[in-house]
Amino acid sequence: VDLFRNLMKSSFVVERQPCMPMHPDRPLVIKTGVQFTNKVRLLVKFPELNYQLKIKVSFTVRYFKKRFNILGTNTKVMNMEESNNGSLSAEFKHLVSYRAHRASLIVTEELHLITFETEVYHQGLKIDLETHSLPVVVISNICQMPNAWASILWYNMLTNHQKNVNFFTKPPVGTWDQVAEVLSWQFSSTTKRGLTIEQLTTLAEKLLGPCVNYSGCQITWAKFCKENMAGKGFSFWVWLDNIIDLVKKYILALWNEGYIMGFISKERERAILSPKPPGTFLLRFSESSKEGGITFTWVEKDISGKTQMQSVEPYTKQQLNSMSFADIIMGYKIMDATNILVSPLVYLYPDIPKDEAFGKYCRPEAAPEPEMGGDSSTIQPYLKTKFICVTP
Amino acid sequence: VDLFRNLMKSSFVVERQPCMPMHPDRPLVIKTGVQFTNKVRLLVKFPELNYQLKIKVSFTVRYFKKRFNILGTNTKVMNMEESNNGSLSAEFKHLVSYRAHRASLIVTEELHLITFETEVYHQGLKIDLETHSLPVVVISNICQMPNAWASILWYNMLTNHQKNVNFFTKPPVGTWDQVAEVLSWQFSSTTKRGLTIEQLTTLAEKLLGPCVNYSGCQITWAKFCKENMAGKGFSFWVWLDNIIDLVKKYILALWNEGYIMGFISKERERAILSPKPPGTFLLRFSESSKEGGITFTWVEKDISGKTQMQSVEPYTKQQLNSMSFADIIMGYKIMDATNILVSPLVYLYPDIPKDEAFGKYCRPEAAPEPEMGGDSSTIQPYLKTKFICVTP
DNA sequence: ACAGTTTCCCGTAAATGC
DNA sequence: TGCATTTACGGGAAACTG
Repeated sequence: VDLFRNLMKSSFVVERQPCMPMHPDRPLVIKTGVQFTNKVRLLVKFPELNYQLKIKVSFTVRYFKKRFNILGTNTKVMNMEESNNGSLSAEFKHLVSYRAHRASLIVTEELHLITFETEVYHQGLKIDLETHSLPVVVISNICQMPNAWASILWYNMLTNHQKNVNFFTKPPVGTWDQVAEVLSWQFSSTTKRGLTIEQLTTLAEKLLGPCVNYSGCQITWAKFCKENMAGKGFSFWVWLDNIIDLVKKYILALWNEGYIMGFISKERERAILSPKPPGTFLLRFSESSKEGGITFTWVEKDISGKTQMQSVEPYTKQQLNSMSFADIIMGYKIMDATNILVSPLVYLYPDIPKDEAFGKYCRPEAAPEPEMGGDSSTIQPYLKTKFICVTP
Repeated sequence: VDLFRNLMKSSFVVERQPCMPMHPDRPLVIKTGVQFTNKVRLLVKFPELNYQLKIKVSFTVRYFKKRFNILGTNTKVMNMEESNNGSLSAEFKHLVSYRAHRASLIVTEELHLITFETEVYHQGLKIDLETHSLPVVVISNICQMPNAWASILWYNMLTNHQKNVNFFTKPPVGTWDQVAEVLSWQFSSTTKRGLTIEQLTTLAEKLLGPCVNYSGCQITWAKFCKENMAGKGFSFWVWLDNIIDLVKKYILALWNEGYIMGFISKERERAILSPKPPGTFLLRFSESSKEGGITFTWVEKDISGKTQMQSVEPYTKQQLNSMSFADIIMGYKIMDATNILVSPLVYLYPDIPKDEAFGKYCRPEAAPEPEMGGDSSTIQPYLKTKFICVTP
C-alpha cells in the first residue's frame, strides 16, 4: 500500500481560466472568487487502473482562521489524458470563499493545502490514495498579492517540505545569496532581463546596510517583508514589488533594452556621472515612493562651472498612464531665466544619444487631425497639443 | 376585494447597499450580480393586519430572453415599519443572474417587472394581493447603463402605464419640449446646474437640424438613442451621456460655476467671440469624441490683423485623469517662433480674467519637496516638474 | 477606535453565444 | 463570421469585524 502513497502527485498550476491570467507567474496564490485549476495526475500506468476514478478535493485548514467552500462540485472523475500515454488526470476549476475565524498568523502567512483523495482497487485490495498541493496562500483582494507572493517565495526558497503549513510561525532566515537569486528571478521570469551584480548590491545595501561582501549575510523574514524600512512607511518587498509592477506595466521595453539602471546608490550615481559630459543622464527608481516611481538624474555645470547632479521628482504610474516614460524623457525641458525651454538630457549613460535610445519608443509626431475645429474659413483645425514635463 | 388591489404599492429604490451607490440617480436599472433593494409597503393601516405577512417576490419575464434567479430567499416577512405609524413594509435585497434566450428586443429595451405577492385575511376573507415595480431594465455590464437609462427615461417621459413591458416594440415619439426637459434634468439632478436655453438649442439642432423653433418638433426613439448621428459612430444619447459623465467626474466644479458653455454651435461660437478682445476664450464639449471631450476656443489676431478662432484638440477623461482641466487651462502655452511660451488664454468669456475663474481650482504651487535627491552637498533636491500642455 | 481583512462593484478586456 | 451580450477579475474604496 505504501508503494502507492507517492504515486499520485499534484502538479499545481494556477491558470485563471478562461480569462487572460493576470498572474500566471504567481502560482500558489489563490484569490477568493477567482477560478483556479489544479491538475492531479496518477503517475503510474496500470492497464487495470484505466477506469474512471473519482477524485475528491478539499482544503485542509490548519489554523482555523478560514473555512473554505469550493464552489460547484468537489468531486471529479479522472479521464484518460490525451497527452500522457494512458496515465490518468483530472482538472479542478473552482472558486473558494470563506469566513474569518480567529488565528495567530496574518492571512498572507497562512498556508493551506488542497488535498485530493481517491480509492483504487488493485489486485482485490482497496487502496486509499491521497495527495496534496504545495502550500497555497488564499487572499481576498488583489492588494494582498504582494505579501502573499512573498510568503510563497520565502517558503520555497527555504524549505523542500511538501506540507509545512506551520512555516511562518517561526520563519527561518535566508542568506543574501538565496535572496539575491530570488530577486533577480522576479525580474528575469517576467521580463527579458534579470538583475545585475551592481543592482543586486544596491538592494543588498538597502536590506543589510553598507558592507564589503554580502555573501552569506542573513536576512530575516521580518526584514524582507514585515518591517518597514528605516524612515519609510513600507517594507522592502512591498517597495520592490511595486517597482516590478511598474517595470512590467509601464517601462518594459526600456527595461528589456537595459536602459534602466534602476537600483543605484546616490554615491555610485555621483561617481559614475561626474566624469561624464553635461547632459549625461541615467534612469533610476525612486527610493521613497511606495507605489513605485522612476526618475532621471543628469550632470550639469552650474554658473561657477561646478559639476552638479540633478534629478526630477519621480514619475509614478499615475503620470505614466497619460504619457509614456520615453515621451517624458524626450520632451523634458527646463525653463531658463529668459523663458526659453532647454532639454538637460543629452546622453543616456554611458554615451547613447537620447534620440537613438528613446526615439523609437516615442509616440509618433501628431498626424494631421481628421476632426476640424469648425468652419475652415475662419476657424482652424484643432491644434495638436502635447503634454510636456517642465521645470520652471 | 378590488378595494385592496391597489393598496399595496411598490416604491422602487436602487440603493446598492452597503457600498456607496454609484448610480443612486439611475433607479430602475438593475445589474446582474449587484445588490438592489425594493421596498414594498402596505399602504393601509388595519389593526388586524399588524401581523407578519409573507411577501413573495419574483420577476415577470415577458420576452423570455432571460430567466432570473433571485439569489437568497425570495420570500420575506413584512415588519412593522418604525417610521410609518403602524403600516407594514418589507425590504428585499437581492441579486439577479440569468441566462440568455432568444428575444426580439435588445437587452436594454427589454422591460421587466418585479412582482410581489401576499395574502391577507380580512373579516374572514382571504385576499390575494399583488403589486409590481415600474418596468426595470436588467443589464449585465455597466457599459450597458447608458442605453438602459435611456430606455427608462423614454418610458417614463412618454407613458404613465404601470406595466407596459411591450413599450419598445413600438416606442412612441417624443416632442422636443419633453426631451429638452429630460435632458436638462440629467444635468440638474446630478449637478448644481441644468441646461440653458442656448445649450438646449444647440442640442436640438444636433437632433433635428437647423430650425427656427424646435417647440413641438418630434423626436423618435431611434434618433434619440439607436441611430448613429450623421457621420459619427455613436448615437446622440451615448455622446451626451459620456459628456454628463465627464462633467460629473472631472469638471464638476467648473460646471457648477457656469464656466462651461459646453454646447454651442461653431457659428454661434464665432459670433460671440469675434467682437471680443484677443485672448477671450470659452469652453465647449467635443462633438466628435464618443467618450466625452472638452476643449477651449479662443480669439486671436493673425499676422495680418485678421480675427481668428483657435481650438485645441479636446481633452478626454484619460488626460484629465493626470491633470485637472483647470490646471490645463492655466498652464496651456503656445510655443512661438522664437521658442518662447505664451498663453493664448486671457479672459473666460465674456470677460472674467483667467486667474480669477480658475485659480482657485488649480493645484497649489509645488511645496518644497520633502524627499531629497541625495547628498545635499552636490546633488540637489528633486526638481519639481509640471506637466503642461503646449502646442508647438 | 482601529487595523487587518473582506466585500462591493466599476470598468476593461476577453470569452461566449447567436 | 460578426455583433450582441456575458463573464472574468483587477483595483479602488467602503464596509466589516474582532
